[in-house]
Amino acid sequence: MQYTVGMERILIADDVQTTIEALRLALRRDGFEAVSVSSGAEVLRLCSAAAPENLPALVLLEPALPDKDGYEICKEIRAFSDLPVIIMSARDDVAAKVLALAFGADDYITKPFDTREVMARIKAVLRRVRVQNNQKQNQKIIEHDKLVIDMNRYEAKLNGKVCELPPKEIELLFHLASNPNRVFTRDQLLDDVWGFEYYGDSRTIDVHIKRLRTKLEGVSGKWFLKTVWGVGYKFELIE
Amino acid sequence: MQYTVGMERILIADDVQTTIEALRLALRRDGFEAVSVSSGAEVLRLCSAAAPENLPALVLLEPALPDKDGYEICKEIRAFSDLPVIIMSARDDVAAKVLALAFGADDYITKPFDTREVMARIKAVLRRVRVQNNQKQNQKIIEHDKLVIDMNRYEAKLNGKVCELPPKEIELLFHLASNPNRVFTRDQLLDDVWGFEYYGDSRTIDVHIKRLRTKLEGVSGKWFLKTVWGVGYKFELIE
DNA sequence: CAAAAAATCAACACATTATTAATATATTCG
DNA sequence: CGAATATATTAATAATGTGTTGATTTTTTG
Repeated sequence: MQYTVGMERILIADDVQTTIEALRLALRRDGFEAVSVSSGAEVLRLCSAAAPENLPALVLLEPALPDKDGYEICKEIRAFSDLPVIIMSARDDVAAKVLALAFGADDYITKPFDTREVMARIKAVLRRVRVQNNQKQNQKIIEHDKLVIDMNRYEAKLNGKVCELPPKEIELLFHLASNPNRVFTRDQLLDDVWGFEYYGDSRTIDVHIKRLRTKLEGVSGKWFLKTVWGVGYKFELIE
Repeated sequence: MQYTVGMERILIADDVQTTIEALRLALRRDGFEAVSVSSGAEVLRLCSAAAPENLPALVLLEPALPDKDGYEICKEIRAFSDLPVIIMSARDDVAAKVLALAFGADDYITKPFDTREVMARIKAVLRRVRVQNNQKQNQKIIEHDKLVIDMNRYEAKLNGKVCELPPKEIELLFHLASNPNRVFTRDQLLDDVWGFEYYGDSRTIDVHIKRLRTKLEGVSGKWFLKTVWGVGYKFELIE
């Protein structure tokens, strides 16, 4: 997947000009290119595989477009691609949200929104998609020095000895260890490990990190869970 | 045509270009390589043992191809290999499904489809096949410590003593024991043991696990049925 | 076709894990 | 050095998944 060389293109589908402008501004500030349309037909045209080099990286979709139901559009896009779609609607009920996800949307935002939140969601969705693609051929076993994590078994070994870890802790460790030296913010970890539907406290991460450290401490060796002050955590490898 | 090393190759046999493109995109997203053909003759050529290094891992087959009946193709493939085949047809009746399975297909999907469902089915079939291959050369008898399972006789022995187990329970135990230490989710077990046509409650698994535990308890020794909290079950071997 | 066995479903009790909250400790920067 | 801010730690609570039982439906067998 290599369409996006320079800027990432975000497709805004809305029929209210002020909304489009607000989003366009926020997007530009964060280094995205904004493209806007106001009908469902145009959305489908721009998302079709016909012109892959112009394909947007993500679609912001208002479901109440004049010509076509937004959920249908989402479903149709899903029929031929996994292009990330975020539904942004004025409806703030659970049913609408469930519907959106059922139709294959990647996230759901209610209007009116804070553009900063929208940007955060966009970045989260894009990163999640990238991570999924990155998980090279569904690599389920990773190894660093004396640590072996086998996600087929949901099992971590230190020096060949199994250490009991609850699922969430293993998933967190696996995620960090899959991308060694890369820092993840708490919000990223919540998104990546807990999932975007989850809206919990980011202190949760601290607690899980602490437990991992306790269980893995002393045996570390060539790696450790490092706190990057003011940012987040990373799985650091020592040369 | 250029092939990539490492990726699993999926052969798409369809004569509608948009369908092919939709699948190709979804496949690439999930780390598969897509190869497409639009005639039955080509399917057979690419699946023949002539060029084993280019053999696809799985075939997605539209049965209404211009030159040849898809069910016939499936049968012919079965004549010389166990290559997984998924039939994807617009017909949504039971008869068509039964026919597909009778001709040796591994799964049946009706068009129009959600590509994510297709991907899920592909992965399920591939996993099932891998698991079967793991049971080296259709190993029908496996042995762990004092437990012997003989699927020719549908019989399990503990310490040489036959213990009566109903078919489903034996199948479940056999499946788990064939892949020791590997975690299976309830959905995977439903897919692998009950079959993809089954849409039942995943609590069913719990009940069967419980029965197995009751019948096998105390005699265990070097293995046991382990619950992996929030994930599923595994047949765990103790060193 | 009836009886028996098995498979499935549904309900509730139970256990473990996940999360929150509160407090203590550490780090940064003026 | 000290105030402000961020993280570590611990304990308590909430959430969630599983174990277990028995009733009901389905399938098999005689």
